[in-house]
Amino acid sequence: MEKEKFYITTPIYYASGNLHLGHCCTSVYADSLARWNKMLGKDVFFLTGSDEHGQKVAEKAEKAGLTPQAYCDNLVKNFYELWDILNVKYDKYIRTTDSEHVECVQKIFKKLYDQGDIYLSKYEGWYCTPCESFWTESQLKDGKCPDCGREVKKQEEEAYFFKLSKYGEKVKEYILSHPDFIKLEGTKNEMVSFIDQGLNDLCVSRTSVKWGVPVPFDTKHTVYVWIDALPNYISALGYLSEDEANFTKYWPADVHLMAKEIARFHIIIWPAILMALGLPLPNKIHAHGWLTQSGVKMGKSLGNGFNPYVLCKRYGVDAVRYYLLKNGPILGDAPYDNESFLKLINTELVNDLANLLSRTSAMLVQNFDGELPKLSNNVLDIDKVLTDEVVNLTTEVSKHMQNLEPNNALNSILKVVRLANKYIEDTAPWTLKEDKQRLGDVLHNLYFVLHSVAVLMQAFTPQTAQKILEALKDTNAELSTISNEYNLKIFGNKVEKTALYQRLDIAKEIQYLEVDSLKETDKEEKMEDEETLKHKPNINFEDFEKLEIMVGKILTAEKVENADKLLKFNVKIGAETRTIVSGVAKHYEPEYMVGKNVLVVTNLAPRKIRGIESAGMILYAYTNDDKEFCFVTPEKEITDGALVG
RNA sequence: CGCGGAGUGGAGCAGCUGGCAGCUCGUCGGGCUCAUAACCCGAAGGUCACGAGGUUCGAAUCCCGUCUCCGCAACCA
Repeated sequence: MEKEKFYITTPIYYASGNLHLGHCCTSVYADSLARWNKMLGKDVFFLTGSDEHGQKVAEKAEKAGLTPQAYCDNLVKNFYELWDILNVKYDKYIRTTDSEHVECVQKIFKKLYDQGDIYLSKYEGWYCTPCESFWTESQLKDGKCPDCGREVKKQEEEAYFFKLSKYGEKVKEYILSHPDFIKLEGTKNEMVSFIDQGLNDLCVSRTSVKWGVPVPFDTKHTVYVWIDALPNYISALGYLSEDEANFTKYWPADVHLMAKEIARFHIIIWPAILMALGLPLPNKIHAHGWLTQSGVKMGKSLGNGFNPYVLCKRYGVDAVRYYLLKNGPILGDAPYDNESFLKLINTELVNDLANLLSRTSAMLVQNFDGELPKLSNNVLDIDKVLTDEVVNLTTEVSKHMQNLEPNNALNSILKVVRLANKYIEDTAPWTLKEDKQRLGDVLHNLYFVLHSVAVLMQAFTPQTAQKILEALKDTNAELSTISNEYNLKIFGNKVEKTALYQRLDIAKEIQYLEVDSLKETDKEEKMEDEETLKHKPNINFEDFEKLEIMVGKILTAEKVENADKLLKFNVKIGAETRTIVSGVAKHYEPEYMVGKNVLVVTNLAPRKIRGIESAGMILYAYTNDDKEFCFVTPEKEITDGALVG
């Protein structure tokens, strides 16, 4: 009989920088599902990879003085390394720069073009000549190029478009008629309402971006991300290649796993492409939440992504895996902080699990010289309650994993671990020194709990599971061993007293993570930051002289209606008083600003903002991530109207 | 009237196909000594954002209204 297949994917991560703890969530999550389904005996195919094309990658490469390909090759090594450290065991790693992928993309593009789902048209945007870049209206910064700050002009670019509009309704129908397609109700609603707003055709090529897959029949174009990145899920299986065996076998995917910011691409665009190709849609798409820090998405750009390397190195891979799977954003967002991470490891992994192994193995060594005694047939109710829970655990875990909920699976496992600790309390083995048979039974049952827990935990924390099995001298780790029959059969294994994990000193570790470790990691981060620190082109003195900056005193400050970020000021500058609007409401209460001396650019052309004419600009200092922000004020009291230069 | 998500004991979350409000951490009290100051038991603590709103025998759970918070969008000289 043919084995049931299980095809699961993570997104292909963008190769423009190193990965952070958020990426680890998705990959470890997918890995646990892959491992579990393997344990169930399924023929599993687990795909991950990297998205390596596009403008951003090309820019990064240039800055690093490398060709884009070399840049990607280097970076992807880090990706491999991270997954290796985290024990993420994928079956295939796809790179969008792989020749098989490139060919597949070209064939797909051609096919869609030939059948009329891709057509040539014009794409209108803002063009920055020096940067050779197109920007959309919303990307522009102050109406200028967000990269170099120079003027942009409206320009048309020839581009290919995918007829997304043609498939919107069909995708919607599919979503509505397949309740299991999207795991979260909220995501589903959002997608449907997005479709209801009406879909535009999708621009799927660029002439301005050189680093990409050339459009096969029109090579001045490169294929834009949608048709390049998304089809990785089928190109990796050999779709449209000479060997489609994997494709036939594994497609459609059983689970596409990702974080919620790319839900729309996977739930609307990707199905539309598949429909156009006449292919079946994936069975399930799950867009999980974000790992957040006080409500902010964790990410490289915010500089707050906790370094997975540091965490793994100091606390072990499984501590990180355990945390991500148990407390991670499996459904909605989940907050991360070091203290809760350390606490979780201490209470569940150390106090509950490791300690259970420790006390059980210690008693086996003390009373039976470490040799697991045979189970007698004198089964008490209290034994049965425990072993029933254990035997039932496989079903529980299975149910949760079917629902893509490793957090709940771990919860069920932990419950049994706690029950076992209670079992020790209730049976009080230390009072049974005289009754060797009863003592033997109790310890045997505890051994069975540990065995079963270790077997199940292979899907979540493989190293820990392995260590427990080794400590138990237990070689059979099949799921089927979690049964009363197996419990009866095992004996004689020579157990050693084992300490799985050491307790963490939480205060000390927080100190380490939040102070000491930063010294080490900051080096890299800083280099990265310096690399991205952009200076504007030099100006000469005459340019500078054009500026007029003066000291002003804020007389009044108030919020601007219908604008979250704007404050309106009346600023006294010498004899005159001006109205100036600034986007600083997030940073300052209006009352606080009143009476402050500030620096004002006074010869800036007035501009209307939200209907208010703003005559000048107040100067502020801020970091890139906007985390630090202040206004600039003279070092001591000085008469307003004073010149700055 | 932009789109969407969320408001549940000190913290973090679950429950939301309606039926005595649950989990982990924390706090307080007790027990045990096999174990990594770990483990076990008990207690305190919530009018489930608000509306003496609607439906119902019964609502955290469904409906209506209000407020607040968070993303995205807009604004940010």
